[in-house]
Amino acid sequence: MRNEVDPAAAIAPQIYRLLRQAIVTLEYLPGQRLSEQEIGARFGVSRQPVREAFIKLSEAGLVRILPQRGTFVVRISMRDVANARFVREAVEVAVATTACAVAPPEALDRLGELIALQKEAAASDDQRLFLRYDEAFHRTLAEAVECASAWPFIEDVKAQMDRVRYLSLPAASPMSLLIDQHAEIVRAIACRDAQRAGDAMRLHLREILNSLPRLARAHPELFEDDEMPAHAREAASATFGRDAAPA
Amino acid sequence: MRNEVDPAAAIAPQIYRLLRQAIVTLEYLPGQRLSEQEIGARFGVSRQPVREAFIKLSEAGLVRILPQRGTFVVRISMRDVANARFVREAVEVAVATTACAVAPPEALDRLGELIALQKEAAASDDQRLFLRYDEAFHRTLAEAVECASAWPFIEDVKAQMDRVRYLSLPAASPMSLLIDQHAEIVRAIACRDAQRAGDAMRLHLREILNSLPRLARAHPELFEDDEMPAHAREAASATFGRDAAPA
DNA sequence: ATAACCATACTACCATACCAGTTAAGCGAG
DNA sequence: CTCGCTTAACTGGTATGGTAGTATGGTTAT
Repeated sequence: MRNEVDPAAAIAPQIYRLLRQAIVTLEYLPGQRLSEQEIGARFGVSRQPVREAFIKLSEAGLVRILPQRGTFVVRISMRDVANARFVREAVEVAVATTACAVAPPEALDRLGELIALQKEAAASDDQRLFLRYDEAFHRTLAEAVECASAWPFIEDVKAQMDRVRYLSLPAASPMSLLIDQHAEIVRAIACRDAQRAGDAMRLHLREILNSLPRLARAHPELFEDDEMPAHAREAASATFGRDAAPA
Repeated sequence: MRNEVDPAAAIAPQIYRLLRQAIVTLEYLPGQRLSEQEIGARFGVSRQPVREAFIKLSEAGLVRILPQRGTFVVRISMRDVANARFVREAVEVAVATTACAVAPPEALDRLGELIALQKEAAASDDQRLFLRYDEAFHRTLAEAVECASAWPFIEDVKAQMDRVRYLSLPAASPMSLLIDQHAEIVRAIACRDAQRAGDAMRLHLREILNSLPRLARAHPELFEDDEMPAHAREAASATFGRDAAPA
């Protein structure tokens, strides 16, 4: 987060980006207090744009603003992560199935390129780059069905999941598995097989359900003391069997 | 919009609510300029909370902020409405199908009550109340699958559709049709028939595709000069036949 | 008459000042 | 020593001031 802000551009969105990145990468840990004053001083800006960034972070569910008390990074809530995942699955499965009907061939080519780039990133073990291409893949797919204006919406929802994703990076991340899943999605769309494309996307986006309980047990200090809602348990057992995610 | 703000509570969210309502009900027309100064003076508050409300409105896609120029109510974009509808259909169909697996019986009772209230509103021809209960129905359903924390997202997406909905109110609004569709959704969930519940919700949320092109032709001054994306044309023809929404 | 220019009156954005409410430490009474 | 009150040092929310950039209308030069 050493990046400086560009005073020529709008400052508030830059602060938001930087803080979001810092929270998602666990540079700022749950429970940590974020001071408007301190953040503003660090970047050489006033409290006002920092405050606007805080508001956006709170809408994304990454911080909690307590008036006259402080702004704090929230603990990871399995409930919130599961709900965000639910929404994302709903939207992206719809994107995948719709892509079978309307996606132009050029879009499939671009998706193929992104998978190739992702393989390179995996080969050189560059996890940050890997995640960047992962995000680009999903965004490109959304654009392919002319849902570009819906992407910011997905991006907001993704914030909850990204922190978990980053937390799972140091572990043996099955990057090749995710790449295979991306490839399967593209193949299904190329075949114009809506059912298969939707199923592939659904399976892909349910991976996190497998690792989430294990991560929560491994890092209890980072997690809220709550449980996954019924729909998440339902989805997990339907996808990975009744005894999903053992320790 | 004569409601005064409560100075004891946070002002910015109140301003947002009031302005959003004014835009959705077409009290503020597309193209109209919103002045921080003027809005602030009208409600007896300073420019700062008004500015924060503007930012949220711009994120909801209801206004466009042009730095150093002004903030303007955007014209209704068929593309944006269709994309918002796409996202909402995806999420709420998933909610409906999931409800079949996890919704408790009490939730179904509450949904039934809301339908009864909606019938009363329709009988007394109170369209504002009708829309209130309509929103309550969908929110309650989301809560029934423990997706309460996902509702704010749906609410943001809904803003685009609400303006169209309000525009269609003066016309012969088939309130009874919408009530029947709600009832069918509840019946399907009560039967734990996920396929049927999803289909019912899908049909319900696609009604707007039928009226949108007609409204755009009837009120060209309110609409952006754009077209529905491919996924919306696909959905309309799949649901209402190839010649959907004639003049 | 027309086109270029400049002064003016806006705008949004950022910085600063002020306010009310919360917290916590320190002091004094029991 | 312990408990309770006071008070000072925070917080976020709001109000206000300053700055740079944009539209506009009148003026001047062509």
